[in-house]
Amino acid sequence: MKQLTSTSYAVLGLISVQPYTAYGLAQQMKRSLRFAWPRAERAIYYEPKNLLAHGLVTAATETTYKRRRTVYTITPAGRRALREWISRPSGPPLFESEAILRAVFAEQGSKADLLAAVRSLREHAAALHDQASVVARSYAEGHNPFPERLHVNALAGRFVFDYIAMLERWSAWAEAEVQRWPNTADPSVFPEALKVFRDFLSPRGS
Amino acid sequence: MKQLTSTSYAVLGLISVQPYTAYGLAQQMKRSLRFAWPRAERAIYYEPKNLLAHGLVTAATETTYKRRRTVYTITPAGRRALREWISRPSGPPLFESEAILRAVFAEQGSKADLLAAVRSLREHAAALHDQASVVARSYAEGHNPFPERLHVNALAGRFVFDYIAMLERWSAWAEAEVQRWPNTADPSVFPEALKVFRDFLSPRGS
DNA sequence: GGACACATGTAACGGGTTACATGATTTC
DNA sequence: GAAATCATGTAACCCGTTACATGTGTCC
Repeated sequence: MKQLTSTSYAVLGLISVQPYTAYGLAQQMKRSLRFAWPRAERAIYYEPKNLLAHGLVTAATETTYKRRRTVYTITPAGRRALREWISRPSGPPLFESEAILRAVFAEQGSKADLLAAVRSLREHAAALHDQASVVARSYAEGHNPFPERLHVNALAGRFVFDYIAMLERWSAWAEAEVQRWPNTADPSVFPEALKVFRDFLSPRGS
Repeated sequence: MKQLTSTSYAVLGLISVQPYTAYGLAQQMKRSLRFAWPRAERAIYYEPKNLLAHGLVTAATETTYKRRRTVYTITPAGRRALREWISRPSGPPLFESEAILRAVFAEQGSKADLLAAVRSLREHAAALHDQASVVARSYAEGHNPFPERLHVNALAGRFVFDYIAMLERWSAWAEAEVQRWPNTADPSVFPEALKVFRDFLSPRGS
């Protein structure tokens, strides 16, 4: 019986909406929660068992269709625990990117290397866009299995969409910018550099 | 002698710019690299020793001012290794946020809980803003110890600034939005919800 | 004389990842 | 009959974190 982590509560949150099998939980984490709480599929399978040990869910092994499937359902204690977790203070957001890290030291590599790093981020952003589009389309078309959750999904959804748009905007800009550079070693390739810092200190627009 | 990680190369990148002590490396990671590659201070201290074991840096123990300090300098093999790492493909960007995770399940908690989560993100964004401002100001005021790196710092810097601005924009919007909600359980508090998904699918502006 | 910056070190562990394996059922 | 989906399980391990300890030099 291990300690409960944020991942445990993410899974418990899903089960609070409806009963799930471990497989269903893994799918759902992959489909939607991965944008704000990405975890390897394997990690999800540990959680329902641990929730069970804590008494926050019950397990029912059905054998319908000749295939055994264990369905987890939230208990009253589970709802209380979830509520208590929601009221706890949240840790800081986490962001990291190997592509940006490479960009920081780009003057040690070739222009092709830098372009590859930027394009990699652009492609990862495009992949996120595609995955989010699938979810967004199902909502936009009215295929919403949980209409009572539309408002919170839209609230968090807007964050995800803004995040993805930011990745796309920067990487498109950076790719065009670097394409104009003859090399990575000469700082004069980017005469507008100082403006980047000034703009952050006194932003216009928005 | 452990394997080299992206964190190792981040540290090696810093040493490629100028020789550093372990303490100096930890400061620099905290000051600038933390935005794209956040690591606990303690983790930084392991890296130079490992780089030394790999022959990518040399260590010189000075005892100036009666205080012993070990200064690490990059070797030719270190420069080659760094260059090789820069040319490798980059992994996907990583984002996670407990606050957003709580927002997803907000209907299980109170309005105060949701507001607290949103505000927490807003405060973390403000803290990032402050830290980035210190760096941006030093550039804008011309205190740049490495003018030959201005272009790459501006390129990556713009990403960081965009990221922080995105966090601030969303959390300010979400706070104002949720403040209007009488509770978290009723989806009709947010009649514009569907528009969020439609806007992502067919964005206007930008 | 106390606080703070400088400069490391040790210990424990834990959350999560990758890699791999298995088998049954449904679909083309 | 093959491929994809459904539905788990085992093993190894590693990167990184938290917590704590220690001492010197500088500044007010």
